[in-house]
Order: sequence, then structure tokens, then C-alpha cells
Amino acid sequence: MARLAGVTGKDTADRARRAAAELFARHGYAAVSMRDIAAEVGIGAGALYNHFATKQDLLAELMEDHMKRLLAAWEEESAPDDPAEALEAFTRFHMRFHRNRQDDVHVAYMELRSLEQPNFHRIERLRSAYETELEQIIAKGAETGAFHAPEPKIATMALIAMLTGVTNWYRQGGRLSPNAIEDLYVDMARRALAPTGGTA
Amino acid sequence: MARLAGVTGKDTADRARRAAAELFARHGYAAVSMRDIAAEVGIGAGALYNHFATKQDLLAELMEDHMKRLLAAWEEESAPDDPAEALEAFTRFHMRFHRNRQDDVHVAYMELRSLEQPNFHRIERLRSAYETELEQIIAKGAETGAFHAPEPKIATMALIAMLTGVTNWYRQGGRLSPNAIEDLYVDMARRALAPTGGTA
DNA sequence: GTCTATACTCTGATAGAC
DNA sequence: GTCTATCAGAGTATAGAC
Repeated sequence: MARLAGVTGKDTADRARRAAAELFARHGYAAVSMRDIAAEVGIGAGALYNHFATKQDLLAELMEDHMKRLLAAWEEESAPDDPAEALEAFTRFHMRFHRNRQDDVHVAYMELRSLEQPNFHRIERLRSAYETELEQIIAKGAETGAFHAPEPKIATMALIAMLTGVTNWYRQGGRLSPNAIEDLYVDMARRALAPTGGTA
Repeated sequence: MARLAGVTGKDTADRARRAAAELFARHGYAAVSMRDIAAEVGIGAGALYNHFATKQDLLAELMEDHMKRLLAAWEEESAPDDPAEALEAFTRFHMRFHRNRQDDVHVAYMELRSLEQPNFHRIERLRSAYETELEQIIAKGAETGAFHAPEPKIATMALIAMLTGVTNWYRQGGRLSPNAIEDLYVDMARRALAPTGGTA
């Protein structure tokens, strides 16, 4: 019941992580200095090195944590067997997750090129694993005739680019509610893969 | 017939522009130094300032020239009146143009956030004008019933994100020919907007 | 137009006091 | 764990010789 003395909430490392994610998302990794991040947290720049060995490590940790959370959350979702239902489930999951973690998503999507070699390889594999989840849904639907998708890999990348693009323009308090936007994208994704006979 | 003496081909400013576009595209504006660009051209860093007042000016010039070329090229295309045909024309134009100028496209798409204020406003307006070209096609199709697009603006942004995403993975000499990729995307774009009755 | 040299600032990262 | 001080290097940009 009683709070531990001295614990004001999140600890410094976590606050630094969130400040870094926000600044990296807005200005890009290379354009943000350790001093910028430290200032946001309210500490000196040197103090950051008590929590992260290098700036590159901070970025890699951010991106890896995000990708692992994303994959874990999708696994918990337990997608339906039916390809059409699975596609809708994936689309809604993707949009909802990305809406709730805009900064992390932006960083994970834009800063792959800022990762140095051991980190890049490790995180690229996670990103690829996530893409494969959607690809398998589409490939299965293409086999059963539920989808028109002559090249499931291409369709996968097209859809993910389309869905993730929302983070480039979405702002809270806009004209359309998050749910309305979600419905519109789900509809477009479904139609893009619908067999020529119709969507229903 | 005879070449002018001393002219070996492109002049230094142009070679610097292309080197900058390539480096900015690969590593991002903030991660590239004037020294990097100069080294690629084979001159000293200081010599770049004979051609560009600042690094920011170089970026802005690159992006503005690209957007103007893009808009001018689309205007020359004289899109068909029929919405379905216009959509296909736009899609093919967009993909072809972006395939031929991968570096410029990547920079224009990714580095808006690196533009400082007077530049940002000017170039954002050009980008918005291009988006409006597609939006008008979609809006017209939605009115006439040629398209299912309850929110033309959303559909516009979704399609552009999908199409432009190709630059993230396209590599020359891949399994699929550029034309085959183009056909696949045209097909998905058409289907995404097809009225429920069918695509034909 | 390019070179070399340089001014000045900022960067990532470290060391030692508290 | 944070602070202050500091380092070495790299960043943009300028000046003057050629």
C-alpha cells in the first residue's frame, strides 16, 4: 500500500528512453544530441551514460524493444484461421498498435539506416519476422482463392507501407476518429486483395 | 561538333547535387557532412560554398527542384478524363518517375523534417499540390460512382504511401521486372478503389 | 573555382568530486 | 546517480593565396 520512498514514478532510464523516442521521431536520430535528450529529462548529458553505453546503444535498445513488443502483442492476438478474417485482424491490430506508440513506430520505421552493423542485422530480422506474419496470411489466402494476390510478398510490402503511412499525417483531435480511420483502411486493404468476383 | 574546351561533362555544382542526393538518400541529411559530399565530388569541403550558401540551401534546392520537375512532368502527361483511366495513368506515372529518380524521391519523402522554416513551407506546398492531383482524380471518381472512396483524402494518402513505399525495397536486377512490379501496384490501386460491384 | 588553413561551435564520451 | 569539467574529433562556414 505504501509507496517506496524516493520513487517518484518512472525512473530516469525510462524517462530518457521516452524522451529519446520522441526526439528521434521528430528530428531523426542523427539530428538529436545526447545533450538534447538529457535536457528533456532534466539531467546533465554525462548522466545518460549511467544508463546507456553509447547513443547507438540507446537507439538499438529502443528499436529492439519496440519490435519485440510488437511481435509479442501480435502473437497474443491469436489470428483467425480464415484468411479474410486474419487479414482484418492483422490490419486492425497493426493500426491500433501503431496509433498507441507513434514515436516508437516512427523510429523503428525510419531509423533502420542509422543502425550500425551488429544492431542492424538483429533488428532487421525482427522486422522481417513481423512482415512474414502478414505475408503468410496473404499467401494462404492466395492459395485458397480468398485473395487475389499473385505476388504475396509484394502485396505484403504494399499493405504495410500503406498502413504505416498513417503515422505521417495522423494527429489527435482530427476530423476523423481513430476508429473511423481504422475502418477506412481495413476496407481498402480488404478490397485491394479481393478476388475479382466481389468482396463479400 | 567540337566540344568546348575544359568541359568534361557535368559541372561541379551538378555533380555535388547528385552526390548529395545519393548520400542524403542513403544516410539521411543530418548524418551527411559537407566533407562527405565534397569527397564524393573530389574537391575540398570549402569549395562547395562557391555553389551553395549553406548545407540547408543545398537540401532545399534539391527538394524544390525535384518537386517542380515532378509536377511539371505530371502536367505534361495530360491525364484522361475518365477517373479509372486517370487513376491508372497517375499510378504508372508515379511509379515510373520514382523508379528513375530514386534518390531524389527518397530525399523528398524523408527529409521534409530537416527543412527549416521558410524552406519547409515553400516545399510542403509543392508536395501538397502533387497530392491534390491524385485527390481530385479520386474525388471525381467517388462522385461519379467509378470509385468506392468515402474519404478521398484518406484514400489519396494511403495510395501514395503504398506506391512510394516501393523505393524502400526496390533494387535493380531483382526477381521481378520494373514493369511487372508496376502492373502489380496498378492492380492493387485499382482494386482498392473499385466499387463493390466489381473491377471491370 | 579550388586550395589550404582556420575560426568557432557542437558532438559523443570520460573522469573525478559529491 | 548526477554534477561539473574536460577531451578529442567532427561539424559548418569563412578568409586569403593561387
